[in-house]
Amino acid sequence: MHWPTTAAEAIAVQEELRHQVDATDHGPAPRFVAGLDVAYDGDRLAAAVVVLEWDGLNEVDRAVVPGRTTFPYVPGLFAFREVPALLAALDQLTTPPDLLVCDGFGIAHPRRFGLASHLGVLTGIPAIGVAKTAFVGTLLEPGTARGSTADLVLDGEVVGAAVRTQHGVKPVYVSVGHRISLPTAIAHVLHLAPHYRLPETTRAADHLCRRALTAEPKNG
DNA sequence: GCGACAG
DNA sequence: ATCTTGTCGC
Repeated sequence: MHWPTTAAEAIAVQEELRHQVDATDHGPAPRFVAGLDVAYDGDRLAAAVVVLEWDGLNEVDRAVVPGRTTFPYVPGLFAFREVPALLAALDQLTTPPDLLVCDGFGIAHPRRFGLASHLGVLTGIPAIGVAKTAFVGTLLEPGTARGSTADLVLDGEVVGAAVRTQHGVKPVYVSVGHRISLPTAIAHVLHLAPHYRLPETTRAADHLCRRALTAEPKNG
């Protein structure tokens, strides 16, 4: 299938691929966990993937690829802006991750196919979506303690959870991307966020793509 | 109809 | 996403 260039084509792709999403667990806890993020400067972008070891959260691999924007930011079609560059970055890795932690949503999406689901289905790797703000659905406020959660409901269906990763901080919004269950996704996010609001995977990828972008030549 | 709307 | 200083708190 060729990469869509219009909103109508992109929506058609989502409608076709959404049925491949698997919201059940596969295997034990992952050993290598990847954080993925993209930074922008006008038309330029840098996509980064950082791989951390589950035990200790130490970095074992990283990749950054420069690129250019090929799709505008449209709520609901966010994946079409970031997926090509992120797949290219994943290809550069020496250590293949067995879990992807993405910036954005998985099935907490108007068509149940956000960025994390898209990357998960295209790679076959279990994927989780971790967003910093809500996009769709209604939710209740989780308790103030670390580990507290509240359902994120869309059309009467639980599509994710607001998760308090640290005492008193704003919650993050976790949803299933692919090949994982929501309870497991929540547990994984809490494991990956022992000190800060955001998972270490997200923080590492964010720092990397941001630094790579400002380090690149003005015309790269 | 109007506003809100992952990054 | 990005534009952006100082400031409060551990």
